[in-house]
Amino acid sequence: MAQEARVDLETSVGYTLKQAAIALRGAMDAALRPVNLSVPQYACLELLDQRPGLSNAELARGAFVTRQSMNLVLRGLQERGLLTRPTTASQGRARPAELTATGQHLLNEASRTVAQIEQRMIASLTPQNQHRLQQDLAKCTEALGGTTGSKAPNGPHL
Amino acid sequence: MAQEARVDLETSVGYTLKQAAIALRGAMDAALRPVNLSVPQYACLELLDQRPGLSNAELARGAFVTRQSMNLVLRGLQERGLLTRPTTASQGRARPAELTATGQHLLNEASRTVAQIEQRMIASLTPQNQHRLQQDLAKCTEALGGTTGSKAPNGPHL
DNA sequence: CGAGATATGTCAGGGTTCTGACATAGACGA
DNA sequence: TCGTCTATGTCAGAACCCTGACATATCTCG
Repeated sequence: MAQEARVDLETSVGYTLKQAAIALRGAMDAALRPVNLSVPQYACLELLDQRPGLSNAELARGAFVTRQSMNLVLRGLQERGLLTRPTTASQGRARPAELTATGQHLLNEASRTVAQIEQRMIASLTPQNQHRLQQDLAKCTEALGGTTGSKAPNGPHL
Repeated sequence: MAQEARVDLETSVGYTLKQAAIALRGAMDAALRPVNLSVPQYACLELLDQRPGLSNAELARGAFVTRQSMNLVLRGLQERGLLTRPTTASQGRARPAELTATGQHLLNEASRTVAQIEQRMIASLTPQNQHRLQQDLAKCTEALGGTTGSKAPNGPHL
């Protein structure tokens, strides 16, 4: 046994993973600056586009931030007229958010830019390897109990 | 052409990448709490172990934080007696840091725990796929100009 | 030799996110 | 029915990290 009880930075998957995540974050940050969106703000809009009616807590989990942080994001976007939320909850406490036409337009622009970044990121990989990379990363997340587990600051399910 | 101008969260490499990075961060955070180390602190110690004599700025780049943040980390670790730095620079302004015996012992313990996490993370992958995952992530970083490029907050080379 | 470029360490300030806590709303089981 | 548990939204406070700026130390080139 004895699978090296130590980590070599040069070949460590974890270290390389962090490096890639940082690089991606930086690239998205730069790309979103022209449209005046932060990464969490973009993530919020993108989530709402693909799954309309998500609540604050659900968006928080999907964007990997706390409810409190997402709450601030939602307020900011709402003030800018990019999304709407009912002032009162029809059921429970959750207030489902939805994109406005303005928000939809802005998202379209931002999403196109971000998609280009992702394409650039994986351009040197074969389509097969692109897919495997995504699959393997998902396996890694699951192995760490990432989505359905404990910390991070995500709660259970989406 | 026209490689989908939009991103699907379920199959997006970028989204999955972020998810995995967050999960890893959370797992490391939890694992390092017993030894009273934050992730940046651990990263600093690990870097110093593998490349003794690194300066503050070099450590900052290696740990993906700014010089200012790493400066605080170094001070904290120095106060705890885990590393030493010459009070005066023998050349230039850089003051090379080195682990103390205490720091080395604590790092050994922490490193073992972190290595276990990394192992758990990639356990479901074949050794071949583990290696390819690391290689592909490195390609992604390079494609984004991650290490030698522009933002993030890394400067040139290490 | 001296001006400019690069890199380092550090101080000050601000912003973003998190942790902790509380009240409310629905689900479930004794 | 009522207590318990879970989930949500929100307020307050603190911690962390970054941006901006400045002085210093080398190196390079005219």
